[in-house]
Amino acid sequence: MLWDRGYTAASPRAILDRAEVGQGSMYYHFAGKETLALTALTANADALTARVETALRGRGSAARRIHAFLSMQREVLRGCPVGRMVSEPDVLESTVLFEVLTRTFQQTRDLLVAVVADGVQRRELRPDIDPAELADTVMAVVQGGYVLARAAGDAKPYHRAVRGARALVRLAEA
Amino acid sequence: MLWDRGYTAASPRAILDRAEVGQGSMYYHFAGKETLALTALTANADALTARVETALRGRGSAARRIHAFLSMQREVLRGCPVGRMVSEPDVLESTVLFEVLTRTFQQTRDLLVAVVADGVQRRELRPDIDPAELADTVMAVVQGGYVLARAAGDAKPYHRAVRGARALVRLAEA
DNA sequence: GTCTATACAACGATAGAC
DNA sequence: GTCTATCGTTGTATAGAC
Repeated sequence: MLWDRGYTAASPRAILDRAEVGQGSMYYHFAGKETLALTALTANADALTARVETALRGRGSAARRIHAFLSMQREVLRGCPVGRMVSEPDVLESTVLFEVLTRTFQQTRDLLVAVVADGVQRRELRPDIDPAELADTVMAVVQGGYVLARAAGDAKPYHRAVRGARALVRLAEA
Repeated sequence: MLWDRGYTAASPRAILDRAEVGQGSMYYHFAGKETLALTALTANADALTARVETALRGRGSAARRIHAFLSMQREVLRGCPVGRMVSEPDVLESTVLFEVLTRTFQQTRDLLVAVVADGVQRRELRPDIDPAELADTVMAVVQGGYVLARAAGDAKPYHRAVRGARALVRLAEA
C-alpha cells in the first residue's frame, strides 16, 4: 500500500481493512503509522537494493553492467517504491523515513560509481567520463523514466528514455 | 503551496490562512479544492512550458539547444512543479488535473523531439540517434535529477546528473 | 463578495473488554 | 493479542449573516 498509494494516502483504517484485522490491532505491534511505514519502506528498499546489487555485480564490461541496471525489470506504472516518496511532505519531515530514502539512493549510487570508475580504469569507457556524473545520470534516467511514464499513463516513455540512455552509454565506450 | 506541498497536503484551511481570507471565501470563486488546484497547476505548467520553449527555440545547434534545456535554471530542491504531482493518488484520480500533467509533458516532449530530429537531419547529430528516445532520455534526466536531489536533501546529485547528460549529448554530435 | 459558524466524514490514536 | 468503541483533530464543504 505504501508503494501504490504513498505514505499519506495509506491510512491506518485502510491498512487494517486490507489486513482484515480490527481497528486497534496495529498499535499493539507498531508504535504508530510512522513506525509501520518504516518497516514497510525498509523492506521495499532492501529488496530493491538487493536486485540492484545483483544486476551491477554481474560479470561483463562496465557498459554491460550499466545496461543490466537500466534493463532491470521494473513495475513502471507503479513507480519506484523508494523514489515515489520524495514528494511527500510527511516523509521528508520524518527523520527515520527520510533517512531510508537517502541511504537507499546512496547505496545504488556507490555501486554505480564503482562500476563506472572501474570501466574507465580498465579503458572500457572513455577516459573523459566522470564516474560520479555518469552514475547520477543513469539513476536519473530511471527515476525520471518513472515520472514520464506516470504522467503519460503509459510505460512507453520510460522504455524510450532507457533505450536512449543505453545508446548514449554505448557512445561512452572507449 | 501546490508546488511546495503538493495537492493532498495543501488543505483549504492552510490556503485560506495563507491568503488571509475567511473560511468560506474560496468557495465563492472556485467550485472546490480541485478547481482551485486546476487553476494553480495550469498557471505553473504554462509558465514552465513558456520557459522551455524559450530555451529550445533559441538559435544554435541542436546540441546547444538541448544543453540550454538541461541548463535551465530550476529550483532543484523544490522539485518540478508539474512532475511532483505524478505520485499523488488524488491527482491521478482527477481527470482534469491528470490531463494537465499529460499535456505539459507532451508539449515539452514534442519540442525536444523536433530539436533532435532537426539536428539529425542537419547532420549535427549522429544519424543513429533516435529523436524520440533522446528526447525522453533528456527529460528523464531532469525529472530524475529532481528526485535524486530531494532524496539526498542536496542539489548536487541533480547537477551531476545534468552535467553527465551534457557530456553524453556531446558524444552524440556527428 | 467576504465573513463567522458550523456540518460531516476521515484521520491517527487510545481505552478497555475479552 | 485481538476486538469494538470512541476520542480529539483535521479535511472539505456549506449556511447564512452582513
